[in-house]
Amino acid sequence: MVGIRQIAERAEVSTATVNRVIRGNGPVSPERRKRVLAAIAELDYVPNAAARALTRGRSNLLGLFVPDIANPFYAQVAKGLEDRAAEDGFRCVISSSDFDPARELELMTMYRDGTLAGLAISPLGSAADLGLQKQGARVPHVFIDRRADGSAAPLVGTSNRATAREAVSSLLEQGHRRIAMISGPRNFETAAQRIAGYQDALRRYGAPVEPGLVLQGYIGERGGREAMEAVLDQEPRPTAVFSFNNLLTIGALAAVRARGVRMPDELSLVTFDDMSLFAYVDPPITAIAQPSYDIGRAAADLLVRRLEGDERATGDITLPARLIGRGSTAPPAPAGRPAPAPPG
Amino acid sequence: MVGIRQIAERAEVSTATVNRVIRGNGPVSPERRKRVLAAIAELDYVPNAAARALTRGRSNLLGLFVPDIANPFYAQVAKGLEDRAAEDGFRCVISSSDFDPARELELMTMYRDGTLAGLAISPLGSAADLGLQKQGARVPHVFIDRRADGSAAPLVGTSNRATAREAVSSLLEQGHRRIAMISGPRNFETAAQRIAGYQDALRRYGAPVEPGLVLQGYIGERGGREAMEAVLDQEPRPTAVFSFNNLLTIGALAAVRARGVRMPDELSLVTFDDMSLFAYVDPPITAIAQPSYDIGRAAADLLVRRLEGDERATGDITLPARLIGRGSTAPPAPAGRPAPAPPG
DNA sequence: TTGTAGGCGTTATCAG
DNA sequence: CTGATAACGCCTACAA
Repeated sequence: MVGIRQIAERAEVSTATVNRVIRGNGPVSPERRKRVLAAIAELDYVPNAAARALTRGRSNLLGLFVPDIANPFYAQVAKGLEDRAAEDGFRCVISSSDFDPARELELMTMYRDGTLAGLAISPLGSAADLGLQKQGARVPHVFIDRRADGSAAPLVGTSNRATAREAVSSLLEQGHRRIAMISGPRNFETAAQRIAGYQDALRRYGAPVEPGLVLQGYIGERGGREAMEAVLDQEPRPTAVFSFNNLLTIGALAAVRARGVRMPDELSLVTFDDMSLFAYVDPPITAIAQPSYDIGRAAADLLVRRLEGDERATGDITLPARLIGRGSTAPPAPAGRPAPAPPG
Repeated sequence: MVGIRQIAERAEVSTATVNRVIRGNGPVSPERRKRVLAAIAELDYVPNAAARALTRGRSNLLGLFVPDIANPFYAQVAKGLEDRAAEDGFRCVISSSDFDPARELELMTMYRDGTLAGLAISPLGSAADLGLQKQGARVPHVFIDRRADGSAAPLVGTSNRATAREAVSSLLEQGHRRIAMISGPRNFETAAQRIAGYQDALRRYGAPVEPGLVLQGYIGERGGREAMEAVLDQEPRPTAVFSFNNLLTIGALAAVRARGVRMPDELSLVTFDDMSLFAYVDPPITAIAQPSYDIGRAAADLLVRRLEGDERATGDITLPARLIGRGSTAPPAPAGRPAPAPPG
């Protein structure tokens, strides 16, 4: 292995000088710098990351822990995170728990053993489980999308309630009255917020707010399928559905197909989270696109600034989402009268 | 920071003893072990990863470098990799280059500086660019899906040629004669193999093998869209298309929609790589599913075995893919005569 | 079965 | 501007 000493030897300088040219900080005479650079190139030297992390007290790796790496939402978050992190010399790595809390717990040891200098996480478990309590916090962390119970670290996410309200309002304006929601797990902060937005809209338009209209879907395609089956079994059947996220929607689509329900004639559908394929589904799915890239950037920004000593890098950040209208939403079949305008 | 010395102090033993109980190797009296364990629990001690990597000479991190983290193919590969790696105490991290060779190059420093103990990579660039030449190899690596030019490291992939042949044969058997292919970049080994399989099938059934029928799509939705537009402009227009991968297919779908071409009546489509949403597209897309989870497992197996000194962990591994028939393929419109049976 | 001590490669301090 | 040198936290001979 070629180390800093070999470089020093070959360039006929001390290791301190080699280090100065590598880090680009201290003063080095042009001539010596040249010799060092030459030696580095000739020997193809790369500083050892472990040794560096040990002396510096931290690595240069930022982690992104997500529940589902296949969700394109996180792919964009990752890209934003990487772009911003690179500006300050940090690298990013992603790990997925695949919705398995035990696996997520395992991943947390990378957080606790110093492998990571900072962590952006969309948590499954609680802060206590994950070792994210204030005292135990080894490295700075920020939450993406939802916060772990019991933590005070910053959250970067989107305007869940307002956007859910907007999406459901658009359904109401098209004349729907009986609107179901396929929700995510109740303990997800985002689920609570999206349910609140859904209810806001219903109330505003005087539509029924029945607990039975909110179905809980365990995150995953299967959960979405089961929830949609339950919706289709309801009497009277809702004419529209608002879905918690893209994964549940894929499952919901399976149920719709299996039952031979025609969209949007018999059922309208709006979902949180967009996917490029949604535009090509039959019918194209109306969806809410989150600013995922910017969420990633904002998270990295918070992390990097904290790592560089900026104590102010601490507040929550909420970025706006937008509704993309497509073919899966239309007025209900027996052309209902348009809904009354909202009061006020 | 609480280190091994604090534990030793509190448990009233030496650091060597602490180390023995942590690693679980050397002999330690039950009573002392108990004291050490208690101290570790009380102080919430986690060994520092950097220090450990430094003394042991390598980290316990395996990397997966992919061109596109949003592709569900890699999500499954990652899962397989993690499962197998965990069996031997290695963690996995993923990084994406987003099809940017410069970014990929950047990532390679994690490989060269020892951050990673092993690397599974689906390369964009050549072995020389990436620093994967035999001499320079700091860390064992395996290729996923395709090999970088100029490397001899093992490749874990699928039977590209045979499966492409099978997919195109199924088209020919339905009566198609003029079949286009939307290919990936020519310098991708996988593209060459899939083109070969496509040509195998055409020749076998005596269908036209014209260079103009193979369109090159720069990887990405846009490339797929442009390639499909070129296909649709051809005179006479092909009645079927074989697409290199899921990403290109999404773009191709956009072109089909934009032109108002009806599938499968006017055009049949088969693609390499499956996605769960393909089942809900209009029409559902016939696709080739790779054994992605197993590819990930096999890659990790190779890496882990090499890291543990098994010199035999070295050959290429080819896992079979399977064709999933869906609605995007059907006999050509003016019901052509069935193709002649293959000779022999 | 236990402890001491030296070293892993880099960084940073502190004289010169 | 330059060069010794002492950490960083853990691991592992080797000695007891």
